[in-house]
Amino acid sequence: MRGKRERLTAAAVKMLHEQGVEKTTLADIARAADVPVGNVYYYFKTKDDLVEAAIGAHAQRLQSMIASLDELPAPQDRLKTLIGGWVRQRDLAAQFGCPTGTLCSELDKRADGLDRTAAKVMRGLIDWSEQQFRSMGRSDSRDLAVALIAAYQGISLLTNTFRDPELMTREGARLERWIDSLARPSEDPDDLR
Amino acid sequence: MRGKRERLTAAAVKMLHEQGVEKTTLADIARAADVPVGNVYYYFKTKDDLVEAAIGAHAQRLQSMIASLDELPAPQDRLKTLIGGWVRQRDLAAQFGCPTGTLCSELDKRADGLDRTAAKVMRGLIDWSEQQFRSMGRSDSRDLAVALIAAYQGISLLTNTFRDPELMTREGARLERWIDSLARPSEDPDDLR
DNA sequence: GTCTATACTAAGATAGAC
DNA sequence: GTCTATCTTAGTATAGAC
Repeated sequence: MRGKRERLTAAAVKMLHEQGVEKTTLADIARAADVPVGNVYYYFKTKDDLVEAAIGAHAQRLQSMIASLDELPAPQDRLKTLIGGWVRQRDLAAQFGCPTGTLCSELDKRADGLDRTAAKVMRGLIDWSEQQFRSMGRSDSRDLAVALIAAYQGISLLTNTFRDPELMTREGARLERWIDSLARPSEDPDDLR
Repeated sequence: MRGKRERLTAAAVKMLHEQGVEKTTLADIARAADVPVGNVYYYFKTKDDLVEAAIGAHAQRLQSMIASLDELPAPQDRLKTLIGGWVRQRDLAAQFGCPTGTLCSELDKRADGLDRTAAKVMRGLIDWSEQQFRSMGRSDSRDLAVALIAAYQGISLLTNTFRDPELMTREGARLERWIDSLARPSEDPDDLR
């Protein structure tokens, strides 16, 4: 059994994704981590400190996913594998949305600096995508990266709103075709270039 | 000066967009509407009732925007004008995100029926877009409509996350080029082009 | 270092005066 | 029909026992 601090952080990641930051109480997190409520304050000075730790843990998880994608030799395969991962997670997206997106959306409504912390995670994803498009020889790599992540964030929101995982599947297929069309230019009229 | 009920509803639409549902208190709304706090309960039985009225008012505003788009003869112009509207509103999106999207995202975290009410508004937008693509003779009109609204929701989230209106401008231009690339001789018998 | 009991605060909701 | 004062609850945070 891991240390309580780790258990609390992991429980926070899960609960914040499922219920959102505002609706999740310290009691919810403590229960999920099997730690007494009042005890939370021994490990984290405030709720925001715990939220920050949760964002950090989520960022690390994303980092290691990105690292495994970097093992693939071709940038277009890295991007398509990323999209494949989104599709595999479609049921979770239908239930709770994209973890990164819901965090950014919710934390933006706050004055403190937590929103910037969440934004950094999102920026990391865009920066990595931009590198892949650049490796593919695209001079408009930034716009393409923004468009790709926007497409994912948008379809996550719709998949969640309508509780329909199929939306993610279909959009994922469309995005993979798009990546292909960027790698090997075709006459596909749906080409988003 | 309009009735207090209308003032409260209008203030709620504004505050819910700017602060989100959870962070907005009845006191916030009452202050914005210049109505005493306790008095709110004369007009709305609960906070949720007021939120529901706000969603309805927002839906009506969208409806009238859609109605004015329908005045345009060509479906691709209707879609491009819709996109132009999104770009014009870019500063608001950078500050607070898309009103419909943030509502759907936040209300989804709740068990009650308010999330379905917000989802209906989103569905209305997709349905209307689907009609436009169908009028353009596309058999894959549903997928295209979902992709368009997802692109908008996603770029709204990123524009808001990075507080950068320019992101909306660039993605809007890309989407307009995309609409142009989809244009086909229409199979709509009512289309007199 | 761990946990219980409790203080404090903010916000939703109600009772009742005018 | 309008508004003030107040009740209640829930959730963050702290003090202090063990």
